[in-house]
Order: sequence, then structure tokens, then C-alpha cells
Amino acid sequence: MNLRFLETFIWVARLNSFSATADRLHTTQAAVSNRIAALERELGVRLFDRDLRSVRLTPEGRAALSRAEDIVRLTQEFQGAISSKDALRGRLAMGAIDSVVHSWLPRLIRRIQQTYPCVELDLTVDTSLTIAGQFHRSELDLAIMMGPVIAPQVESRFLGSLPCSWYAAPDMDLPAEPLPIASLAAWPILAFSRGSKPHQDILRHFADAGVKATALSNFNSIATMMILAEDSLGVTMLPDAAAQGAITAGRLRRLAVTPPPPPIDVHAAYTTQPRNTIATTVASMAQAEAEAFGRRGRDEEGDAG
Amino acid sequence: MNLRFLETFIWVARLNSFSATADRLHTTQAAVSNRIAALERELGVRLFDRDLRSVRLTPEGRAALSRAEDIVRLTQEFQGAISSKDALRGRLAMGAIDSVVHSWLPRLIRRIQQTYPCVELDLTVDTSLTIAGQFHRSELDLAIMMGPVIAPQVESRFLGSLPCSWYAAPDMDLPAEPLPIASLAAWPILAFSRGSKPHQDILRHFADAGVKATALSNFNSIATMMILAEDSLGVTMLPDAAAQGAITAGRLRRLAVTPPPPPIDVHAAYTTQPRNTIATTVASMAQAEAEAFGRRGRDEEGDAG
DNA sequence: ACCAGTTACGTGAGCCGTAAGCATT
DNA sequence: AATGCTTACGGCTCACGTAACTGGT
Repeated sequence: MNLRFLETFIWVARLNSFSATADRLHTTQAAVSNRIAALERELGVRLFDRDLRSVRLTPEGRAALSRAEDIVRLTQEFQGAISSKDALRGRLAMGAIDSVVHSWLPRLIRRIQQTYPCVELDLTVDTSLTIAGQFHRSELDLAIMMGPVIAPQVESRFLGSLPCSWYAAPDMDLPAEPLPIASLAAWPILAFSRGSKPHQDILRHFADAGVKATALSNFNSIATMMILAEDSLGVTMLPDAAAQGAITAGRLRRLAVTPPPPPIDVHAAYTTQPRNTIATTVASMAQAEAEAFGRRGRDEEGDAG
Repeated sequence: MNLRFLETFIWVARLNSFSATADRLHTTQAAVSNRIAALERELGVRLFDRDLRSVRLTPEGRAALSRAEDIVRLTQEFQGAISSKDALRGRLAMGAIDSVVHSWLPRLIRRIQQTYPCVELDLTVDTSLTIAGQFHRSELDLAIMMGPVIAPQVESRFLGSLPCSWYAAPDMDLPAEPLPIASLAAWPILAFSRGSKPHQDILRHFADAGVKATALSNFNSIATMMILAEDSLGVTMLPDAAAQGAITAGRLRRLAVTPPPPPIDVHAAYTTQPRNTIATTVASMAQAEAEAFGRRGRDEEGDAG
């Protein structure tokens, strides 16, 4: 009996899919298939009914699920309760983009400090382009940025999407919404620094709309962009999470623009060779925080709608 | 985290010894040492204080123990509850000596039948010599008999000791106890079949005492020996467990003889190559039953004294 | 010298990922 | 053709056993 197999079983039961479980556990479909097969062989019981488009728990599988969850939960509690807080120690050079600073990074840092007080955090906040460059020059152990990193001996995990919107000060005199993207070009655009993906996205949007946008101002800091937008100096595209406070305070309003801007897909990258335990562990924690943040966002949206 | 490591940790905590744990789990001291070291490394916590003559739980280890026991217990319950009763199926040719028939074999058989109804039991009861011969000719999958089997690709487990004593009918006219072994030679000796180890032990005892015992009668069956002894036809050496009923009924009495007869050390043997899952599993069950039987015997003795 | 736990090291089983297979839409 | 699980297979990691080591009586 193998705890990893039990955990795999639980995820397959939750997701009703071998391939989704493989993604979730960062392994292959074949590995998941083999783990379940091994578990079924060992128990002499069929845990899942597989017909071609679906995977469902058998009655035996249902009985096994609650027990398996107990075992895995107890094991995690065991690790948490007994494991020395000093077990993971050392320095972690982490790079992150500003958008996550305005969403779940504070929670992540707090959790790292509480769980591993002997890990020394060294945080760099910059654009994805800069973060990626530093990561490839091995100046960073863990890079949290847009887009996956495809490189040998680098593990890249999708952490979550941060939805974005256009924002402006409430007193700005804008046409009736929904605004076509082209119409925004009449105002100064407060945008991420040149060369960043959001910057390029904005350019492409305007290009698609047949408009040449010249009034793009470039900043490295979301906070700066927000302050300038609140002062009615232009319109800006931000992660919704960053704008939340200003919206609530009435200093910004969200613009309905077509097409809506794409979300920021946040990924974490770290080397697998050499293996970096701290980076791997923190990447898992980041994934959990990003997931919780996404869930919270959706729940609030659900409450509002 | 590995369940086998947790189980090893529990046994070391119970036995306060790495080597005893290695024996109990049928592995090497080095393996136990490495498992504990790995667990300690993973948790970043020292679980045991080792000074040279003793192993003791640290406070952290004590906290870990109860949780580890929960996890292992849940896992065993998981296996028991979910595992198909039909998972283990097939035929098991088992040989056993008469002494275990009169101690824990009935319980073992009942448990096998309840746990694995699809296992077909094929039981041979004979002397250790005969059982061993059949086992070596591959006529038996599992041999339960005296003495370990030392052979390549054969696993031999010590199951437990069955204490033995001399017995006679209460109305037999014997000298005052404790009786020196030599004095027994005056009566017919109802003994195990010639060539069996108890038979040889008796012969050696008499030889050591300088007495030539000619009145040895040979039987293959403990039940026969008991019936004849109850009819005052001689004195006999039996496992205490077998004589228990006759003692309680007043049909036999236990004789204090010096030196006392040696106990019967019962071992189980099965081939590791080819690997025989049923035999291995049943050997473990036999070990558990023999241990429980031994505990029960000692408890009763403790109650009486 | 002996005992009990640790360390070193070569070996083997088990698990993984790649890739091909298979059945169905 | 695409999807989604299974099977086959080579590679690699990790745990094991053997054996040497350590440190204390």
C-alpha cells in the first residue's frame, strides 16, 4: 500500500478523470492509470467504472474513498504536526510580477514565513520579461510570471489566471458602454512597461481594431498606474484583483470594453536539475494560494451576480 | 512519507530496539536504521534518543507515535474493509505438527476461512520429520513444525514456543516431587514417534541422567498418548496446551520433573522462490495467532501464580 | 571481544515517462 | 481524426542486504 496511490485515487474520484488527475499531480496519464490499476489489483476490487467518456466510482470505490481521505488527511496532519519548522532552511531567491503582488503574493509570503521560519526570502518584483531573464541566468530559484517556461530541466506549473479589465476614474467623460476597444485610443493609455505581454496584447488589440495607439505610457508598477488613473490622467488595464480596493472606494470604475482583455496566466518555474526542494515546496504553496484566491474571486462574483 | 517507515517506527517505539524490530519485521538492522533515519530526515526531528545500550522515544517521537499508530491502523482497516475477500484464492497445502493442532491451529484455520473464503486448505498433520520431507519434495506450500528450515529460497519464521511438561494419571503411584528425570524410566514412557525431536530429547535426557530407557512407546498422535496416560498406562510428555483440558477435568496431573523438558519451538517455512503469496500471508496469520496464544498462556499463568 | 546502531556501496524491484494500442465518437 | 484509458518497454531512483565501521562496556 502506497500513500501516493491513495492520493491519486482520491483525485481521480474527485475529478472523474485520469488525465485531469495526471495534470493536477504533475504526472502522466499512464502513471495515474498504473497507480489505480495497482491499487485495484492489490485490493482485488474494481474502484472505478470506465466507459469511454467517463470515469465513475463503483460502490466499493465509494466505500474506499472516505477511508482513503481519512488516511491521507491524517498523514498530512502528521507531517504538519511533527515536522520540524526548521527542516526546510536556506535562501530562496523568488521573482514575481506585480499582478500577483496585488493578488495572492502577500498571503503566500505570510504562509512561507509561518511554515518555514528558517527560509530566507529574497523577493524581486519586475516584469515577466525581466524575471524570465534573471531566472535563466540562475539569479532566481523560483520565477512567478506570465506564460510557461519551456526549457530542459525546468519545471513549469500553471498557478492560475488573473482576470483583467479596463478601468478609469469615475469622473472621466467616456462614451456609452460597451466601448469598442478602438474608442479607447482617444485617451491616454496607462499601460505596463513596453515589451511586457499585457503591453503587447494592448497593442495587438488596437491593431486588430485598425487603430494606431500612440498615447501608451509605460510603467513598471501597477500602483503607479492606478494612482495616475485615479487622477483621471487616462484609462488603464489592470488585474481586477488590483483594482478591487479602488473600485470599492469609488476612485475607479470598471469599463465594459469589447473585446475584453485577456487574463494574466500566472506560472511558476523552477529547476528540476539541480533539484531545489525549497523552490518546489514554495511552488506548491503558491499553487494552493492561487487556487484559493481564484475560488474566492469566483465566489464573490457569484455572490454579486 | 512511506507507510512501511511508519510501521517500522511504531515497532521500534514498542520494542525499544532496532535489531528486535528488524527480527520482527523480517528485515535487517541496517534497513531499520535507514528507515528511521529517513523518517527523521524527512521530518527534521529526532524521533529516538540512542545511547549505546538503549533506544528511547524523544518527546517529539512520543507525539509522533500516536499519530503514526492511527495512520497505520486506518490503513489496515482500509485493507480489511475494502480488500476483496476473493482476492486471495487458490489451494494451500499446509503441513502441521500435532502440538499446534492442540494449541492454536483451530483458530488459525477459522481465521483463514473467514478472511479468505476462496482459499482451499489441504491439511496434513504428521511429525516434523515427515512434514519437513514433504515440504522439501514440494508437496507442501507451508510447513508448520519444529526447528527452522535452513535452505536457499526458503523463508523460515519462528512462530512461538509451546511449553511442555511431564504428565501422568492422578492415581499413579509416583515418588515425591520434584522427580529427577532418571526416576521416570521405571514407568512406561508414552512418547512421540521415534525419530521426532521430542523423542530424541527424551532419550538424551535419560542418557544424560545415566539411565537407559527401554520402555518408550511410540505414537504419532498426542490424543492417543493422552488417552493411554489417562488410563494409567505410563507417563507422557506433552505440550501444556494439549494437556490443559485433561488437567482441568482431573484426568491427568502435571509432574514436577528436573530438568524440565524443553519447549517445542514452532517455525513456519515456505518458499520465497517461487514466491507464494498465500503461504506468506498465512504464515503471518499463524505468527499472529501463535503470539496471541502465547500471550494468553502467560496471562493465565500470571493469574494462577 | 562483543554488542548495537551507523555508514558505504553494489544490486534489484518498482515506478515513471514515452510511445504505441485500442475502442469509441 | 480526436479523445481517453490501457499496455509495453526502457531507464532511473530508491530501498534493500552485505559488510565494514564506530564507540562504548
